[in-house]
Amino acid sequence: MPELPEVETIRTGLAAHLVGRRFDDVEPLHPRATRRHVLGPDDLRGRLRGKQIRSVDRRGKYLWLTAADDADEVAIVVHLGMSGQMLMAERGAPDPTHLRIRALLDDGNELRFVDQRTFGGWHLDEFVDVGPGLPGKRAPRPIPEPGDEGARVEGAMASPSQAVRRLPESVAHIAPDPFEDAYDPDAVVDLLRRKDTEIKRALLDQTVVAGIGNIYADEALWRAEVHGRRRTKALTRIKLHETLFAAREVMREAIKVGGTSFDDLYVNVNGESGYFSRELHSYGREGLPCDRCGTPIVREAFMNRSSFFCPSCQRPPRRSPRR
DNA sequence: AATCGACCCTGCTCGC
DNA sequence: TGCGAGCAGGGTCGAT
Repeated sequence: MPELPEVETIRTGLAAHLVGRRFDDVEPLHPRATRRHVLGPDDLRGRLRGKQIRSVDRRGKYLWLTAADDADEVAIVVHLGMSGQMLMAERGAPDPTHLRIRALLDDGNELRFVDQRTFGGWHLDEFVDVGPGLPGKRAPRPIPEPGDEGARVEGAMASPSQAVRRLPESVAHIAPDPFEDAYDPDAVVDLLRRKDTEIKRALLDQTVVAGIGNIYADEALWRAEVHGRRRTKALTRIKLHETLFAAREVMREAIKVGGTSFDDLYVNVNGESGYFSRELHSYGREGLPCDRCGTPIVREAFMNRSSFFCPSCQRPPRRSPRR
């Protein structure tokens, strides 16, 4: 399941293969894969043809390629949904099932978007400048000066961590992820203390902190010894910091080993699996002993999916609504 | 206004 | 062997 560590693994692989390449052609093969591009698949194809890929970036689970020619620059925003893959292949290699978009590159290779469940897709987007901190605080647009290359706000910001970040417009509504300079755990803790919701819901809310999905939420909560149904405002500031720190650390470790693969739905750009599944402590371990205390891990329905936790290390709140 | 649950979508596994 | 139910789940949207 592509959460931040899986998307980062893919981003690294794509950057190595794609930066500097040009699109000979881009073929949308399934309408759902480009449904978020409102101008339609033909527009996407026409606008990308001939453009050069300048960089591959990410915030949370969103990935984008910056593609440009002399006249035009555009973000190709990619969301993998649940089962999306970005795969490199030699041109003419057999098409995989669920091939949704094929991009022909000028070095004779192909970039393929493969997606079994078609929750993901590509769309083109413009860039906006976003201020530091949580969404909603958009920086004023810099006045473009003739010959001003970078279009950055200089001097207005106190430190590099306060810098304006240039993001595709459709990505600007989500919060910084824990690996960005703009990530501010104090601000996230403040927000969590103001919110009236459960901690797991909040961790999954991409406008609070980006990149955490069901697997890494459960792992972070297990590490921090917090039950996911605890109310955020009832947790101490220290506990909230511990939980956020645990989330960052578990994702950092997962990135090191190429992410979490349960099956071939998540693989890197070369089709290889990640190895973090063998280091999971709670997710998917129903009935197995907790690695800390030996109590069997419990699975519980939550938001149309599952939560896994140790009922001993992670005490449920007193009146936890069960279903 | 913030919160919460339903829904989208496909393929695979499981139980009968 | 066939078949339907259940499940995987990130993001969006409507209801409250």
